[in-house]
Amino acid sequence: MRRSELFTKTSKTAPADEAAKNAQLLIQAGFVHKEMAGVYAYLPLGLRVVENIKQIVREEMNAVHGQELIMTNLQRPETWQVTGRWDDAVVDVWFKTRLQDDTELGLAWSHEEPIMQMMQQFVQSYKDLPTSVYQFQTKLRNELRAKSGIMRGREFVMKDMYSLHATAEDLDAYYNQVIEAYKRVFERLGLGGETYVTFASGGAFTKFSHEFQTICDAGEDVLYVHRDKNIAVNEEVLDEAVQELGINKDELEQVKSAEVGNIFNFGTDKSEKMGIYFTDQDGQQKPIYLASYGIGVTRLMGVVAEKFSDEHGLVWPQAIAPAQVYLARLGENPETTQAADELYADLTQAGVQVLYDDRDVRPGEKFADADLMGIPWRVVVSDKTREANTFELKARTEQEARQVSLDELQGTLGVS
RNA sequence: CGGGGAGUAGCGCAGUCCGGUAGCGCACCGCGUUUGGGACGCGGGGGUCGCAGGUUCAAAUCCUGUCUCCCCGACCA
Repeated sequence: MRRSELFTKTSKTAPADEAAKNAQLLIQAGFVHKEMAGVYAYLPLGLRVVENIKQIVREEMNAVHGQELIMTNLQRPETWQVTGRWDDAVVDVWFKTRLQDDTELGLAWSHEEPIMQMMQQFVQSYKDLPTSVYQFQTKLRNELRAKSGIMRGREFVMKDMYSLHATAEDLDAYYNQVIEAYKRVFERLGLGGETYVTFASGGAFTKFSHEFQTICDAGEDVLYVHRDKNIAVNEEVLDEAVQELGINKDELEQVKSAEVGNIFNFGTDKSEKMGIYFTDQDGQQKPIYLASYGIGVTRLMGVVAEKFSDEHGLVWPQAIAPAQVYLARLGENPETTQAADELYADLTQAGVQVLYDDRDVRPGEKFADADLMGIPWRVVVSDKTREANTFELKARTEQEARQVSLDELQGTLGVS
């Protein structure tokens, strides 16, 4: 992408109405636009990050045989009434609306009931189980208070997966597979070392549900971690869990964290409440075991922005960066321009995402933008580099740039 | 929903206490000089001061109501 064609602009100043670092940086760098409290639009660069995160999640969900679909944002009250969750006193984050004929509708804050109801059409026999479906959906939640930038919004993108099983044992086995898949997701996002599977409060049919919490000062949960034993306990269930695990409270370190993933074992609760059964091998009608698995996609983007930024701006891990290379052309010399154009074409051709700063602005502004946007590599093409037949290469995480040949440049960027 | 803070040009702010008809920086437009860490000069455009009432000869400024945003708390299947 050529910078001269990118409609977004960077700003020298952070927005006054944001205190959260993730929102300040993302707005300053032109990744997101704030529409209202807790509601953000994703602009071209921000959208690329979202899509990159989604792709990693998608690959890992596919690897555990999840099948992608998209449910609807408009939902029927009847679907939720059977489990009692249409009631505002039970679920307090509902947005509700009406059709022109006055029919009441709900706006999707979750999809457990709709998924179960839809799956009833396809699952009647033990032969149809197990099965697992997932989606990336915009969830709408009427939160009392939005906060922390994109980390806690009223509208956000979530990956939610649902697995259906004939037996508790089968569910447990799959549940554990998904835990491993989730670990791979966070590993690939560069959050592996800071993300813990934690013990937290859960539904009526599990002792504990599992939360995935990333240590992050901007988070809103409090965690007690034992780094050596790789144990983390949510404050909510500390006393209970400490007893259960047989560990000493004093060994645990208190940290703030953000919940980036959450999995629940519903057992047969939903199935029984909704009256959805399958016929087992023995000809008997039996309830379906259900588990759900969420990952907050846009929240993850916020967590990454918070954790990896520095005083110059964002610092994206390569796996999700909106571009791999920020190509800064210095000066307007036709020969230099041609050299930069050629490098841009070559790298793009080789599959490298390049943000090419072809604007006629001073070097300092280009460097500042490259830093603010957090692009992993900065490559400079100038009169000097052209005459020396080199390119200047600098990693976002390094202080010093180095002069490299085209071969070295391509090698570093993984291009043959 | 309780407590606190704030709404003035696209963005960041001053002006409000003490009423007199709106200003600065960035961004934007034109011309010129610049070009390795957010350049400079000259010229220019843009705001009925969140909204609605009220007081007054006169309101960004005082009064009342209301909406929105931020922070803390409560809440977070």
